[in-house]
Order: sequence, then structure tokens, then C-alpha cells
Amino acid sequence: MVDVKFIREHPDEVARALETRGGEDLVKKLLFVDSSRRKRITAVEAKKALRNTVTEEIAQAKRRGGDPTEQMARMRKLGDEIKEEDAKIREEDRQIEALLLQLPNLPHSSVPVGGVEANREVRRWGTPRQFPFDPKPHWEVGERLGILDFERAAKLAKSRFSVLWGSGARLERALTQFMLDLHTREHGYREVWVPHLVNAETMRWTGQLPKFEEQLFKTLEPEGERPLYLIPTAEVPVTCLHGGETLKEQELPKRYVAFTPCYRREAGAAGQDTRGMIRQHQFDKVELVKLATPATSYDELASMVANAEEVLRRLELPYRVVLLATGDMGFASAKTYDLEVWLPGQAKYREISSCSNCEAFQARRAGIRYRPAAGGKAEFVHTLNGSGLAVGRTLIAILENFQEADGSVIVPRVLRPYLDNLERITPPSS
RNA sequence: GGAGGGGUGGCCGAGCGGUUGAAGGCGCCGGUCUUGAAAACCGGAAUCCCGCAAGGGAUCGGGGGUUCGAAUCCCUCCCCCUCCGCCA
Repeated sequence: MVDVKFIREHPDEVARALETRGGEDLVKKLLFVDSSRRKRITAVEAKKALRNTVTEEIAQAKRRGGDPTEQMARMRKLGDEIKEEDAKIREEDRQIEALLLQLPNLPHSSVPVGGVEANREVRRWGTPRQFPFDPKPHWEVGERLGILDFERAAKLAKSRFSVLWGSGARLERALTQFMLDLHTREHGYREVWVPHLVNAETMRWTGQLPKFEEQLFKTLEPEGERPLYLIPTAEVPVTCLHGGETLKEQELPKRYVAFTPCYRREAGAAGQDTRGMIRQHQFDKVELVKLATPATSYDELASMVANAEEVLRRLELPYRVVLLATGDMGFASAKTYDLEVWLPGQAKYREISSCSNCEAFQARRAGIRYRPAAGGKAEFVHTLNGSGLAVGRTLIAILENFQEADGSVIVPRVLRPYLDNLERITPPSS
């Protein structure tokens, strides 16, 4: 959520910042309601001040045995007026809140302005391998190995789900373990295990609600019970762990890593990536989350990107880092770097991680503050999140990058200790 | 699921419907004393909102209501605890 006060004081700047993100028209409405609300507050508070004085007079008169009937009659009318005005203010509060919830975060000044075409490649690592044969897409590699099964997944659920058999399932688990170990042992993150179902308020805190409800799986609760939502990413519960808390500056930055499945409806993605495991309703992800002070949050973003990159480097998967343009960023983000892994089967770089600094956008919604070490009033923290990495897509990348002509797949060295030193996954002999 | 109990400041904990923004204790900050510290004593300290300011308003789990006036009464929602039942 963007600070209303900031919008009030810099309306043009805000409108300009949101040109490529949508929501410029909201700013005008917001300013209108905001100014009306403030006038109303000033007026009603004068009435409340009067009420407080007279009420005190009534109390004293009663104590002295006087007759405050006249004052009480006056106050009855005033009380009604106050109630009416308060109701209007509440309504305006609701309108402002609703408008603010619709408004995406303001991009950082270093972010290129424009749509996808304005994204900027920052660097590349690794060289895509030259294949002496036609590299197959992962679904062919996986099905031939008997480890990927989309048909049975569709039978159990529907399309965009998958079943992993044998070494495939183990590979998924090994990757998860490897990533968690790397981030906890070498990168200083604390592992945390969290609920996979959260309430609407938590979803609002990180910005999933109210705008993106159609992307979420929602439970059907009996009459009178509040529904829960399946998390689309661990970012949601992990970022909100400290919702409503005021932390000490000394405790910052907090660095958390969590493994969870992620559930997404992928509404509006019809026709995209329909084959294979690229875009699923359910996938595993190791997520990095940081809470930092504004002074350090961009350094923390840089190190988070580096931490995610390290996973790809150790797996020897070629990738590139892309700085997303204003129009391509997520709703809550002020600045985002995507990591894109090379997929030989598609001859393309595809997103495998997205690391964002949301600055105070989520912290303001969730009420996550810190008390500066020097004293003074509590400020909102900056929240960051990034995939470290999407496990399913990493598995895909391995299948495609390390496939051999005979249909087997070489297991990356760093994963072998997690797989009883398995060096190669081979197709069933028959 | 059934039956009870409870949510007050950083923490514990009082609180007849009217000087209660809120006793008391602990903790915290400053001072006196001390070589230094502890103890003792004195003092200080909440947050948000409106306003250029003076100042004002709001806040005792959330939201409504009753009343001239609500931490105190009523309704409702949320959360926590205890016992019983069920259960991986």
C-alpha cells in the first residue's frame, strides 16, 4: 500500500509513476475523498471537543447536586450529529482503503519505464551447451525416463498437474534439500515452516487480495466460517510472520527461507505453456524472505539475487539476470530482478526466480515496523522476497540441460550426495 | 464437536458509567548517592489522526449499539486458555 500522505503531497509524481502500471485514475479519486474526509474530521472534532467540555460540566453539576437537564438535552442533539458525521468519515475511510488496496507499488527510480520490451538484461552466466542431437523438451525426456506422468495427474485432478515417479520424485526432494541446505548453511537464512492455508487478511497484507482473488484457490467453508486460501507462494505467510509487530533495529535484517508447495489457478494463462511442467496449479518452491531497514534493503536485494544465482551456478545451469521494467513487475514490488534459466528444449531463457524489494508496501499493509536503534518513532520495514528457487522448474532445467542422446540424464554433481551418489537417471531397459 | 474461563500500556496486573491515557508492580531511560556497580531515593517515558500553529480528537482484542458521557452495560466477530470427546 502506498502512503496516502505521500500521494497527497506528490500527486503528479505518483500519477506519472503509475502510468505504466495502471491506477493513475485512482489517484484523482483518492485525492478527492481524502480532502473531503479531512475537512469532515476537522469539523467533527470541534464538536467532540465541545461535547467533552459539556459532558464534564454535567458530571460536575451532578456532583454538586445541580440540574444539568438543559445541557443534556443540548448534548443529545450534538451526539446524534457526531454519530452521523462519524459514519460518513468511516465510509470515506472505507473508500480510501478500497482505492489504496487497488493501487500498485511505486517503482524505484532505477527501474526502466515501459512494458516487457523495456526489461533490461543485466548479466549472463554459463554457456548453453551445444548438443550433437536435437535436445528434447523436458516432457519428452521425463516421460521417456518414466519419471514424469501428466496423464495420471490429469486423471487424479485435472490438467496442469503432474505426477513424479521414482527418481523424478527423489530429484524433486533432493533439489529442495540442496537449496535449503545452501541457504541455511552458507547464506545465513533461518529455515521456517509455515501454514499452507492462510486467511483473507494475510492475503491482503502481501497484496494478493483484493485484486488477484481469481488467481487463488479458496476453501469452501460451512455457513458462517471464514474461508482460507491456499498460498500461491511462501512469500505470503513468511512475510506476514511479523505482521502487526514492532521489531528492534538490532534484529534486522531478518532472513528467512521456507519450503512450501504453491497453488495457483493460472486464470488467464489458457494456451500458455500447456505442455509440461512449466506452468502448474501446484509446484514446490524454496522461498527467500527478508525484512530490512530502508537503508539496507537494496543491498539485501542484491545479495538475495546472488543467493538465488548461486543455486543455478552450483547446479551448472546457464542463466541470465533481467531487471524488470515498470509494467512487468508484480503489484507489490518496487524493483524486481528475474533469474531466467536456459531451457534447450525451447531454446529460450525462462523465469526460474523472481527477487523483489517491496519496500514499505507490504509492511504498511501488514503493520510491520521497527524501532530505530537511535530511538525515535517506529518506521515500516522493507520486505523482500525471492525464489531460491522454483523447484519444479529447476527439475525441468536439469532434464533439458543434462539430457543425453540415449535418453538418460546426468545428475548434477552437487545433488549426488542427496541421491545415494546416483550419477545418471536412465530409461527403463525394456 | 461439547462445557467453562479469559483478552487492559514492553510485561504482569487493578479498574462503582463521569479529572482513568488508565492504580500498583516489574522492566526501561535520566538524576542523586558511590572509586565503580548494586540497593535506596527523585524524576521521565504510549501510539495514531486533524491542524501552519495554538490546540484538539481518537485509542483498554476488532466492529456495531445504548447513554449527555463507555475500559466499564448490550450485540456481534476474532483470538487464547482449561476440561471432556474425537483424531495423524
